[in-house]
Amino acid sequence: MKVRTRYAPSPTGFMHIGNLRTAIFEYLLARKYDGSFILRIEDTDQERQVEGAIDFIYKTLELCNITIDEGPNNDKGYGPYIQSERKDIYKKYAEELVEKGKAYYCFCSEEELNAMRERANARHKPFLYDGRCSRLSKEKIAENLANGVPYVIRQKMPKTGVTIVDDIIYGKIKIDNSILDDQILLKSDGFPTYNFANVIDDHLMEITHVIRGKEYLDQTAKYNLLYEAFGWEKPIYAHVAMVLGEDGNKLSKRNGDASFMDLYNSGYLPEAIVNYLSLLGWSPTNNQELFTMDELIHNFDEHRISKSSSQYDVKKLRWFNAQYIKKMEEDKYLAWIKKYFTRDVSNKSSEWVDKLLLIYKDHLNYGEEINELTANFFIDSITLDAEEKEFLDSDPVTKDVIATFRKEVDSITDWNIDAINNAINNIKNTLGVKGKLLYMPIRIKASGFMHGPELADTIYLIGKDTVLERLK
RNA sequence: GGCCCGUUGGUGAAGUGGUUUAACACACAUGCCUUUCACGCAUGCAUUCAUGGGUUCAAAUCCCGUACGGGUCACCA
Repeated sequence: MKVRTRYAPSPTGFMHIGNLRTAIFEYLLARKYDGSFILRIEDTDQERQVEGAIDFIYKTLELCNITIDEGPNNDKGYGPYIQSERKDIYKKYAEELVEKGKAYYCFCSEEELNAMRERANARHKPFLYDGRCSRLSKEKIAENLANGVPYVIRQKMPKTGVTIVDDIIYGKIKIDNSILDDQILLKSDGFPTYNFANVIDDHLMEITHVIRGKEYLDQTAKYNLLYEAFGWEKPIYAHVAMVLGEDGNKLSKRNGDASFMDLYNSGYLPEAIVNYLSLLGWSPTNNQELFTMDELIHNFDEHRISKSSSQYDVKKLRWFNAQYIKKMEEDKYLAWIKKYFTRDVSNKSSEWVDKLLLIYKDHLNYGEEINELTANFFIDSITLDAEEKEFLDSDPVTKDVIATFRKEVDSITDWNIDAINNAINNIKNTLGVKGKLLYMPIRIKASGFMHGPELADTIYLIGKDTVLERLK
């Protein structure tokens, strides 16, 4: 049997990294077994539509190098892949269940339901629909239908016994049938509920493996009962624990937690993000951490997904990102970093700009960081912070170093990196100063930073005139 | 509140009864290297696996209780 997995987001125009991770796992599983990865859009909530959200999902997956075998843009015979376009299908199956006696029409109004809910709350009991409409006479149902009374279709749940949910990560979970609500399958607007649409679509699209958030684990009992009511084969389930934000709380847009697009826009490489995310809640059998997509596909093992939730850590992501930046070819790097580089370079040569960007290649954690790192190349007067001043005051010889270096620089006629290195060496000889005491004063006064790339490179790019000015 | 799930260092985690004096990575600290920083390299960082009992010659690994954390109980997905 061919493996088929699906990623089924709601089109909200926002994808946090937990969602993305689920997509990654689904994708890896499909590729590992040489199966198909399907995109399905779950837009049954008509009140939550966002313009352009589907394009956004495509764009995100494309950036991540996750290729979609089937979806709204490439129907392979299982379509439509957008749930709002499948309305008739759900209705048909819901009615089929009614005929089989596994579901029933419910005409209860929102007010009646709310009243029941309040009564349940007052007794501190979880609310369960009492099934009164399942006892309506055939005649009454026909009459209501004929009169156009709004209705929903509810699934008839067993009141006793247990339902076993089999999950490849959590094992067998027992759920008491008595806590199962007669859930709504078809809403009064004719749209299916999420749970119902999921079951119908997963079956019709021949999905073999369902990877989804752990928050759906309890619901799966209802799914199983639905599959059994239809006499269909259940898919294999893998519920994955949540990804928590840096503060240990649930990820949310409101919390300002990073979404894929936020990260991408601040200069994190999709390869690095995918690599990092794949290791959140999953681990390979060896110690490897840097994975190409192909390696991920071959090493991925759905049985090694963790049961407990994991916390997002931007520091580790940064490390991954820095590794990928270091590995980039220079041309590719330059083209990439220029998208994030916003300094005004209209009066600089392109050679100068490239050189500047290149000396920071091995120092960069993420794209936008280039602007802070290079800040002092673009301002006239630098201001020193307390630590820098303290260093300059720590030894009287720093003054001599600066003055001597200034003289050396002044006498350079051919401005190049070798000449600058010579100038530095000359001080070592004339003043007998070396190490930190030699380099630091020059670096601080000339660049305004205590850390940075090679000193001679830095001096070279700042330019003779500016250096002379700053060394005064 | 009922039900379900989880708990190894600051973080990601390996580990499924003995070869574990608990891997590896990020972060952090220190040292070396580079005449600076970073890179790189080296060393350190859980005497202990939430906790209390039990099983066993032997437990992070099996069982039970407790605590804590999370999830779920919608005509939302």
